[in-house]
Amino acid sequence: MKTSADLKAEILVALAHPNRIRIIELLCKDVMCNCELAPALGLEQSNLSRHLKILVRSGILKSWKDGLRVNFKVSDDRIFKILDIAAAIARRETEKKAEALEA
Amino acid sequence: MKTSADLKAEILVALAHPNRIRIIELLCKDVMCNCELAPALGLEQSNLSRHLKILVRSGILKSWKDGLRVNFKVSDDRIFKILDIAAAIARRETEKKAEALEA
DNA sequence: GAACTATATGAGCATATACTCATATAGTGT
DNA sequence: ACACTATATGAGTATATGCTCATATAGTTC
Repeated sequence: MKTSADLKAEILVALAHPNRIRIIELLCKDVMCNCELAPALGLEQSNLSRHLKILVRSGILKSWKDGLRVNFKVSDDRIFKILDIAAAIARRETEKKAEALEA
Repeated sequence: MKTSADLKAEILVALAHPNRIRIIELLCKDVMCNCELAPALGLEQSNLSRHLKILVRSGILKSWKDGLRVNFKVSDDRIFKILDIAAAIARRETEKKAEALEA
């Protein structure tokens, strides 16, 4: 039986990778397919395909076929809120370390 | 050079583990030390100590010594917002899978 | 200083993750 | 059917992570 912490962790594990974050940030404006994302991110096709699968399986992205292509979009805008908060905490931490070096 | 996605990922990687999420949720009410958290979570002392170190290093928790003990608290309440959003997305995903089984 | 309590860390192991190369599958257009 | 494009996946490898046991360190109390 999965606990509530397990379920939250599954979402966060899916989010917690630099390339997957970059994918999500590219998708903030547009719906895009694998073949558009790959060159934009400089990722190998098979690698990107696996990252996208992780994001779809967790529910972070939605996907649908359009002919040969598979399109992706972010399923819930609150994902961006998570990224914003993570950025804020990271920024605070970076500043704290910079101060520690000066002192 | 760390990119913005790298920095966000570091925070999210630190957050993305069931035991670390349980630690944070226990700390939502109280300041607690290692020796109080260990029995509450059923974790081995050395294991818990390492999880706490990851959370402090990332900036998610603050810690300070009090005699023999080290106390911990969550450094930024927005961490709980991240967990709430993750829970909401997980819940939606669980419901979607339940519907798929019925149909 | 000796005994005790709380925390940290080294070492070793098992498992998970990210990546690449090669190949398979699926859909399109001729 | 054939060639072409887009995506998915098997296999192998390197690295990272989480856990445990044992031990070290730090601070307290007598």
